[in-house]
Amino acid sequence: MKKLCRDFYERDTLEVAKDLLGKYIVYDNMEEQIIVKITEVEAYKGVDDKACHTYGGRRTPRTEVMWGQAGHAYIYIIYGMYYCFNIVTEKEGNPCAVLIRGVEPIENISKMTYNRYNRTYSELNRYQIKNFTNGPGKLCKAIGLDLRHNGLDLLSDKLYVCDNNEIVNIKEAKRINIDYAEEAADYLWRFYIE
DNA sequence: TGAGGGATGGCCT
DNA sequence: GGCCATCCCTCAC
Repeated sequence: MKKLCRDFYERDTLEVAKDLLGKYIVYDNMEEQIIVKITEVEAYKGVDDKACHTYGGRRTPRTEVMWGQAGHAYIYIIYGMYYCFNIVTEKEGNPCAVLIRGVEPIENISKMTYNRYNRTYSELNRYQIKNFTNGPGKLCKAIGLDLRHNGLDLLSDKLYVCDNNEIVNIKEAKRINIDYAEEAADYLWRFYIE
């Protein structure tokens, strides 16, 4: 598998979002590797996007990473209890990102079931399996991502994304839970596979 | 299988 | 002080 390079992330956010589908996120914490496949994403297109944290040019300690170089991890706390994992896109100074909304476990499922439920895979019920990593907060918990990883360069060896040359069938839809964003709430900037 | 509502705390004004 | 890029449990059906 080939690690994605800086050029991949420095493109138009909608293109990066779609191209991330089917790619593999690798998290290497020295002891073991966790690998997941990206199945659902949302694009947040910067200062003109009412749903984006940097809308209107907002630049705060939280959003600082988005203003930096593409290919870095933007991770923040949501609803006081969960984390969301985003990847910064576009040229530096154009603060956009792609939110990873859903993944599918590929390698080291046992570590992920432990992170998520403190159980082995065979101990999970059908509800837990169905809802394992199909949400931004859920996948962060399963992989083990939190604020320690905010700002991490995805060209590093700890956390990165790989191309496994998978062909995917891309579908599009409205983004979720951004009702406050007025007309931007209707943009079809959510992408998913199957 | 889906809707409804409570939990929960950092962030920003 | 209000908002929020969520999750999970409960309870009908």
